[in-house]
Amino acid sequence: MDDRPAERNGCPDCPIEGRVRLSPENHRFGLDRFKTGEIDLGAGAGIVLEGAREPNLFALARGVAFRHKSLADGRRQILGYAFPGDFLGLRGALLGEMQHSIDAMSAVRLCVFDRAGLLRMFATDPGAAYAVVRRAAKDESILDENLLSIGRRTALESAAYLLALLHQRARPAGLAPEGRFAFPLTQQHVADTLGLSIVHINRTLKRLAELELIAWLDRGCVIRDEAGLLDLAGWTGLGEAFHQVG
Amino acid sequence: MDDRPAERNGCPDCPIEGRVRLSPENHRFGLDRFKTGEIDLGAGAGIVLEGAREPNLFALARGVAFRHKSLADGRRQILGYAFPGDFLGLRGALLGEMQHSIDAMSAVRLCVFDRAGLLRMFATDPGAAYAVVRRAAKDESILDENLLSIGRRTALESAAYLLALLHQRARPAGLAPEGRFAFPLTQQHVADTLGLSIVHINRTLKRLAELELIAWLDRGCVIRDEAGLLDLAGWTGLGEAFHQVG
DNA sequence: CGACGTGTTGAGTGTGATCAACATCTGTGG
DNA sequence: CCACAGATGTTGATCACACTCAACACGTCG
Repeated sequence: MDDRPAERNGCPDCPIEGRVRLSPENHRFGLDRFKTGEIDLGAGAGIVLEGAREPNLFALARGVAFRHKSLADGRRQILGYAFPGDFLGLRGALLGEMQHSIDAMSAVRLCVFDRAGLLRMFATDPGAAYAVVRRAAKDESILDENLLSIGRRTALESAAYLLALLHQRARPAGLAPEGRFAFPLTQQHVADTLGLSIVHINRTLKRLAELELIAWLDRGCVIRDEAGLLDLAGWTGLGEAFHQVG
Repeated sequence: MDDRPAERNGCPDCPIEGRVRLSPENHRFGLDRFKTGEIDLGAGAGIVLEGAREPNLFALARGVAFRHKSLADGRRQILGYAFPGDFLGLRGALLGEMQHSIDAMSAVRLCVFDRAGLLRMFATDPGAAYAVVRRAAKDESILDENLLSIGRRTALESAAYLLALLHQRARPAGLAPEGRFAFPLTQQHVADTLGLSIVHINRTLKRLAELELIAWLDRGCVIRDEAGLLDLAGWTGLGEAFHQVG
């Protein structure tokens, strides 16, 4: 397994390739062998719209995005967050239609793979396909914990869980220097993730700050005591395995 | 594509094969080529325990099961339900450890595939692997709607959503003759799925019954007006594509 | 028979929602 | 430079949806 990045088509230091181990051949040519394009978007931009026929699979190369869906009267639920190296819209590529929207939270760079490319990957590089599915399984394992949080944790426990989770995901990506989130997370985001009102979230975050577990700055959060948050939430964290390649 | 079931190793009328299109060769030999065993369990039996190292992938051949996880003090959250043809523990097989428990709700029959078999399937039958992943993606797409329900719908809307969902999943499997669920769903199940107390669920179900949308019998539910439930929940249902093969 | 699981109902409580007002800060246009 | 709108955050007052505690009815099963 030689590693001469100079020989690759492009995408040096790709965060996706850093998390998906490819076959030797694809490692040489890069995951971009299956890539059909690249997109840069500003903060707040919509990436995918609920209900759209979206045959593309995206990989988040830079920035933070979030998936969400809404009821007819506007009540919104945030389903999850994506960090560099995550895939977006795998389900859409597999099933043809997106059942949720995706928005860019910060400025983002997306790599685009079309549906045909995904099929080709399954046929020609089973190892890469397996790795992509494994990666997707990791991302989706968080959904279960979110469900537990919204359903059974109190507002305080739930907020503690979410902020600890975001910290654990942001830190390895370099997006939480000194505990400070490097992306504009608003209290509205937190409220829509936990299924609570923004007023109640404001008071809950204040309590977390009084407990010296976090601090809330303008459009951002500082994690002061992750262990304390985990303890309060009754959660063990993502675990070592989550961040390992493959 | 000949279909001579007599030539197959076993598993006639397998509900999994009915939903996953295999390559001609595997179609002939059956999905059981990758199968390592078969398990029959009674109602209420535990299938997988949270935290267990479970390298097996299961396919539910008969019956109904549910996934759940709990907080330290016993608060329980049901994450989802599995019907015949669904895969269970795909994430566990991919990642090595189960982060949730699975219990049999009725008597069930499980087909067992080990981790190695899954790997072999990726390598030797990309089409089957793609189909399995597609099938899993469909099952998991329900998680998003559950999250929206628990987070943003009122108790009445949420209960209407859940009962409509279960009906839409049970009916094609023949588990809802005349709208009557053929598996023992208790009000405790409903409460733990929606993150509500059992007392409140009891009153909510009573309201749904007064609206003539459902009726509640002993350990079971009768759907009287699915369209009314969907309308109340503000949900369009699973859609045709969900039940299609492939 | 008693124990247990399930379903039902009443009464009192509380977490979290709603309504409302205001403080900042940003960007925009006059 | 100011006026203004919009997004975000903050706080108080009131309300209600859902929780807790409690008791009881009914069935099954040992």
